[in-house]
Amino acid sequence: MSRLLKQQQALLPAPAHELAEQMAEAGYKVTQPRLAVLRAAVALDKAFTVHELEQWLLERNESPGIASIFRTVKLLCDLELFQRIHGLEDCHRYSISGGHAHHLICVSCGALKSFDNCGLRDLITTLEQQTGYHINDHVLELFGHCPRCLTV
Amino acid sequence: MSRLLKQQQALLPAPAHELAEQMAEAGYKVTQPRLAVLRAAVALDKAFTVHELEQWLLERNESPGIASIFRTVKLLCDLELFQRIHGLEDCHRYSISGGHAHHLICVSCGALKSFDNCGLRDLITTLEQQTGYHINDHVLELFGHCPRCLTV
DNA sequence: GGTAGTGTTGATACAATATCTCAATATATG
DNA sequence: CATATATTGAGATATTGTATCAACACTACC
Ligand SMILES: [Zn+2]
Ligand SMILES: [Zn+2]
Ligand SMILES: [Zn+2]
Ligand SMILES: [Zn+2]
Repeated sequence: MSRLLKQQQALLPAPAHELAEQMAEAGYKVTQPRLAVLRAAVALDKAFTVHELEQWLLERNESPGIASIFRTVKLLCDLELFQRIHGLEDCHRYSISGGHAHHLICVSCGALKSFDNCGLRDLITTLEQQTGYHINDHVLELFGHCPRCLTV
Repeated sequence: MSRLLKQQQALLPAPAHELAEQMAEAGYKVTQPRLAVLRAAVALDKAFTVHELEQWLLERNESPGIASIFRTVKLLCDLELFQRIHGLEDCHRYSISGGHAHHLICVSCGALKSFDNCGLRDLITTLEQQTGYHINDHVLELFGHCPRCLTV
């Protein structure tokens, strides 16, 4: 990693720093376009679209090419550092949250809470017995309004 | 409705017939393009993409314009006769299932079982208390392998 | 039966999201 | 620093749709 990037990285808020480290550990280079995407994702602090990432970066004149933004988001999803969220209307949002997390998403402002324990084991067992299917994955996302949007 | 369409409709398998009736009750005309989409959806008997609908229809030389296929699928989703299914990778599948159904989908062949009772009420109540969010919608889809694909 | 009014269609243009190609560039390593 | 490799960015392409609009098809009324 170049000296420049080391300096920049030291200034990052902890989450982006950690994400960058995990990219490096996985054998990927921590480049400026990738760092920029991490910074944007951390700063947005919600369930974001690629377009929102791009806008955040454009406003700060540090936007990589759109292809690199998409590539970075995809890479981070593959590394399970980002997660793709299937929404009600658009199904093109992403969040910083690894592995098997579910989300509670404000449909008004995009604010997001993650949780792990979805308590679907009983349902899944019952359905497997009833249908003969083997279930090995699921999507669960909840939508509503966050406390702040409720008071406005 | 013309005599021709009445005759055709009488030959349809029951589900397409019922769907057509519900379209008519909602004030929409039961036209040949729309009937073709219904027939394709019933025949496919799984979670289908618009492309799969089009292929099925093209193979039988009765495909309406692609715009009409999309329009019909959208209309049927709005009428809650079809449902859009958010998949793991692609989120562009549809099924014949109204209202608040969830699905158990074979990732190998697309075979699909629907169910209503998702038993999320307790989880939702707990999360609302913990977070202050008001939850008013959710997406839940299960993925795995159907009995047939398990034996192959 | 003709005519006006409305809903529907299909071809095409357009849009949004995302991937592919490939020459140019940046990065990590020795 | 030199080298090998990974990555980037511009633009073409793909996929999944939606918007436009003239032509068409029912419907109701005359
Ligand atoms: Zn989706
Ligand atoms: Zn909110
Ligand atoms: Zn199967
Ligand atoms: Zn449910």
